[in-house]
Amino acid sequence: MKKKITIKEIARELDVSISTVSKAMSNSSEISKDTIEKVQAFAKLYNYKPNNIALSLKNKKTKNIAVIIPEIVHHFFTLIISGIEHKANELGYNVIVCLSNESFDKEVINMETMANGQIDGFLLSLSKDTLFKKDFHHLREVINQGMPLVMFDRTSDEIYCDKVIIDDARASYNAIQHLIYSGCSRIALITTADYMSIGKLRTQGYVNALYDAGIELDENLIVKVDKDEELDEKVKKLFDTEKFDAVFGVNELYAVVAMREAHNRGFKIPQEMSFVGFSDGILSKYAYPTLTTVIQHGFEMGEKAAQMLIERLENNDDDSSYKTEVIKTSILQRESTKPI
Amino acid sequence: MKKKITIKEIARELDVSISTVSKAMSNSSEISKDTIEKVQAFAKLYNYKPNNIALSLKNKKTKNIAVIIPEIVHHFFTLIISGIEHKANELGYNVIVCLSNESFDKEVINMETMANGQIDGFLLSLSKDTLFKKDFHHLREVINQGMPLVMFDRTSDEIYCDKVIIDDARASYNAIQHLIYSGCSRIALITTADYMSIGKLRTQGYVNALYDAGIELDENLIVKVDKDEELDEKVKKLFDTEKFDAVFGVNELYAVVAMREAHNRGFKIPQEMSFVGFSDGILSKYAYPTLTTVIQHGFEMGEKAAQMLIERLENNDDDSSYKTEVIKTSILQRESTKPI
DNA sequence: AGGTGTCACGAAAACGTTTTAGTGTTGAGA
DNA sequence: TCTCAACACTAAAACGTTTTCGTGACACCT
Repeated sequence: MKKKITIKEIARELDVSISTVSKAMSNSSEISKDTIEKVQAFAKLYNYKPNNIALSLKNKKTKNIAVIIPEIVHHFFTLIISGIEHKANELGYNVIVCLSNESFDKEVINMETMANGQIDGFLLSLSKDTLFKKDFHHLREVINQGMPLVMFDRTSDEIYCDKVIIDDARASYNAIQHLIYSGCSRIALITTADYMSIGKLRTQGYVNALYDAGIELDENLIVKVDKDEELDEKVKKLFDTEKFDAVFGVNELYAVVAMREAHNRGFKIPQEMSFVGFSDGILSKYAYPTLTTVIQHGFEMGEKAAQMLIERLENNDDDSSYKTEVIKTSILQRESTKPI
Repeated sequence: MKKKITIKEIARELDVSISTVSKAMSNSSEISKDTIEKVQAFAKLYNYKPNNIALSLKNKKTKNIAVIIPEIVHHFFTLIISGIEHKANELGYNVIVCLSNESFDKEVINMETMANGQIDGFLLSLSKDTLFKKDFHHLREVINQGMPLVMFDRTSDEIYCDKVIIDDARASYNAIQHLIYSGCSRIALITTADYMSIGKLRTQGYVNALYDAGIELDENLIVKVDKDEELDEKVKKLFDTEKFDAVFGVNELYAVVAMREAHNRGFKIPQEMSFVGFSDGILSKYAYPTLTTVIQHGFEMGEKAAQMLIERLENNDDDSSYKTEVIKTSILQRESTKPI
């Protein structure tokens, strides 16, 4: 077990000073060619690599960024992480992943432990709990300390910082329009509780699309799901009490579960009933029939967020004011809707 | 923007020495009650938190562990990461996630950048590329440097280190047995290329189970899929050329795609044809019909791996030799197989 | 008065690096 | 012979901690 070698040991072995070794390693012009060669050869032989912790302390930057997400067991989030990781690595940064598990407390703890030197900046998507509590003091704190923060997907208007979002209202508008164009007119909506901004915005798009198409809004066709456990029950109730020819789910799970129920009740899909989901995950792709969805381009979102953060880290001319980038969505037509 | 305060500044403000502040913060008995109170009050007021990088440098430990996985967009891996994160946090460690993207080169680069002080130990699942190349020098190197390494799921016999695996052969044996007990006798297998140890082991279990049940092996019923792109085609060919009453897929995707094909060809599931998958992901849960699967307990695997690594980090009495933990699997009976 | 102990604190080293500010030697120019 | 510059190198500070080893002041005992 040969331990890692340090600059100091190289200096001692070669009988030169520490500074000479350091400079030789960076090909400084102050050092003679002979010495440079000698030092670098020795360093290579003993597989010398500078200690990153020491460098971080010296440079006051770690080349690490933290991403705090509510859950990792979600296809959309894994896409985002892949995007973040890809872009960050490309720009020479490492990614530390923290999970808040949708808990406010864990989000705060994560930020506090990370903020003490471990990382140069934050990438954050708010937990449900935080959105519900509307307590953002931990975000203000890190921003005040001068640490850059970029929020993505689940953001808040109360915090001024860079953001990357998708235009949920428009995406949902397009999805509903797609259904209408394909001949549907009584469209049910399965959405989340209102404190989730995405649920709210997507509902907004639904309402607007109906309005613009001259279709009257029927509140009975809107199902709000607070917890995933009550999803099944609420979907069944919808089928029991209402008549409709299409369902739009604000995520792929809602759409797939509804489609399943339609299946069980003998509806022909998409002839008698159409389905559109949100976020193109594995469920949509392999559902039966395959599900038409709004694609959120999570990978691109991750890349963009990482890029914005790193740009801010490297151009410390923080005169530039905060930006909000909107990632475009698109609709992927599959088997669960009638072709237009 | 108030910058983070350091011990040195506290010392200057309060007109005491740096060491006094440091000791006061840790309630040292050397320091008078008065001074302790004064220092701690001041520290709290200015929200002092020790700089973790400085601590890491001093203590020669970072309380960070790296986990290198081939892909994050896989339910099983996200479960593992959740487990790792959960256990690591519980024990006071942070998790740095690196993606190898199934590439040998990226795996090597990840390990090299991490090994220079950033982390205290590695958690690793080998990339396909590495398994194919059988080049493990990067693993030997970190082990030689005295840095603990725990491998999970995709491991190699050529490396001596702690491991956490699932008993793939037995799990697959049990799955086949389940099918046989439920009345199936011509069971097709959809598996991966041989260099993937999991594919090999699961095939092994398949073969053994048939043998023990006195069913003759028919090579034509075994489909090997090299790349996911050729999956559809190979499955169709299987249905075109062979007759069978059950399919076992070595992952959930294979099983679901096969089930879908059966659906399209009008087979009644499970009466005419049964299906079992591997790894309990979202696909299995929401497939139509829902898929009976081998549950791998990824969360537990992650927890176990993290625990083994951290135990080794904290008990530097490395006299204890390497262990291999086997995570039990279980079969979750759903709609795609006949009840036994 | 001299010796001994305790208390409360401070100085300095150490972790591994980079960088600034010297420093000694050599050679050239006046 | 003196001065100056160039060269090749070194010493030391700095990043923010913790910890070891002092040390001065005071009280107590003989």
